[in-house]
Amino acid sequence: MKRTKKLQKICELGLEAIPPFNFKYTVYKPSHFPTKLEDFDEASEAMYRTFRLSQNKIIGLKMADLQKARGKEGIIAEVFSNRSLTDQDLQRIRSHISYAYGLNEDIESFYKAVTNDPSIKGPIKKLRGMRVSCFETLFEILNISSMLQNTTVKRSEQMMENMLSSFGRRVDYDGRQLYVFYTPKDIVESSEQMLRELKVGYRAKFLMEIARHFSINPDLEERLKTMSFEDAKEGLMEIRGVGPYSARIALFQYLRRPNEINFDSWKRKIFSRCFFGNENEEVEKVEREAKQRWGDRMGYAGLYVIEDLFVRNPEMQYWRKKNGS
DNA sequence: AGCCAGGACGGAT
DNA sequence: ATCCGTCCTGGC
Repeated sequence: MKRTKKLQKICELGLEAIPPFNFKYTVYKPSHFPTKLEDFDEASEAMYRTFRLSQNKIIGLKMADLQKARGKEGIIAEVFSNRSLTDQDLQRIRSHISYAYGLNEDIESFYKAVTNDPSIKGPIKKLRGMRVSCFETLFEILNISSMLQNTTVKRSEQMMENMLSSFGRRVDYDGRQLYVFYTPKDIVESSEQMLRELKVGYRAKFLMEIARHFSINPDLEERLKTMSFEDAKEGLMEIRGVGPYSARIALFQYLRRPNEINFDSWKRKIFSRCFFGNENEEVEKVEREAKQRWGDRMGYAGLYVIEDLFVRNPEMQYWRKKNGS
């Protein structure tokens, strides 16, 4: 059993965003299933989030709205770690946060691109300044996608908790106990049989494949970032266990392509209702309508619709647990 | 108890 | 190119 690591506060970083910036709903997505990788404190509107700079250099962040602290739009991050950090480390932390939350993205161009659809006006008004968030690495987001595929959200949560408690690191900082995501190495050194015991089912083989792929190709992330959309999609699907569904999640979240969205079983129902007033329309019809309304921004528009729905109806979480992902 | 849903794959067509 | 059985588990 691995020990809990205590992290010490190192410093504070201020990061500005291109306005408009919505701190709360950029760092916190009500529609995402909760994991112990992060914890959003509603009362203080602070986001606690872990990640690592290397196998043994662990970071815990406490992020808040820069607007409140310094009157500028962006994020103020308290940095905690188990190691002392160099200037280069701090620079890497900055760029990670900035990329994960799209701080340098021009969100106005999205609003301009969808002005012809009145149905998106409400969500945009409510969530103005919200961006895609993906604090995960590519390896991590593909693990999450694998656990989302072919099951209900309730089971995905279970699998995630089992994997994190077995292979992740426990950390403790600023009064929070969280996990840090496991690495490809942690999984490769394990076995398919061990994964199966964590109730991930047939995914055990896929999770092992993905970990193996990343331990053999450590530069895969950086390579994919420089590729064209088509090449990146192809590159992702070369990994055994990664099909169109997982690739889309990686493309939208990690590679930040605004046109990607999976109309999986629960989203199909939501958008069917949103477009046609009933839950029963087929995926193809829903997808056509989304493309018609939102063109190559359909992923981003979908995000606004979904998050707005979850903000207005917190009980959506419970409805979705029973529905496939 | 039996059957189905939910992605990915691989083999058959 | 498209179709089908298989993998696994939980829910009906």
